[in-house]
Amino acid sequence: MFKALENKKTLRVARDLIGKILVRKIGKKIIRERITETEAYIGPHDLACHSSRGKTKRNEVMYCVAGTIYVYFTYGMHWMLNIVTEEEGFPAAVLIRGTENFKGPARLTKALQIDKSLNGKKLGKKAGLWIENDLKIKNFPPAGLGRAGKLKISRLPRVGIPYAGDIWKNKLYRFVLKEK
DNA sequence: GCAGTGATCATA
DNA sequence: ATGATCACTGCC
Repeated sequence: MFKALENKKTLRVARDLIGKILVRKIGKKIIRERITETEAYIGPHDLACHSSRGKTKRNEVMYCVAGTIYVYFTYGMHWMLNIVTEEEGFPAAVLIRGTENFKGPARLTKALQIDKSLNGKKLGKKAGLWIENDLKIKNFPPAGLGRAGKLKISRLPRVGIPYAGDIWKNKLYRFVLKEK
């Protein structure tokens, strides 16, 4: 089912993840990072999405239930962190591109020690990776970032997909928390 | 601007 | 089996 409504779900998730807290537990250490940048990759006809050429060993996790962690390796050295979205069987995910302290998807995964061992697991305490709401954080959002619960978010084209064709490379599927 | 770096995928 | 590619980063 490739309905526009379903596409909206991934876009909604990508947008809603902005400002949320990505939590990583490594042993006894817990790292909390506010998500500042995401991108949506939606379905079999999105030419920028790994699923645009069908299911493969690498992208099979994208077809899992929403909340599954999709981590893949690229450029011989970098891990990319994604959260699977949509109904089971529909390949889509949100790439976490950056947080307040770690800008760039590969820097983020390096800092949080995210690699293939998380691929296919579900977000949660058990995986050592989960999302928390910002509500428990005081003084948020900071001055200039909008009212509580209403962040200023930019929508931009996605990064690093020149091969995706005019239609898909220009989609505003990238969400960035506006800085003051 | 472009080199590094190696798994993955398409082609055969 | 082989070659091109790659949702990037860091250094020139």
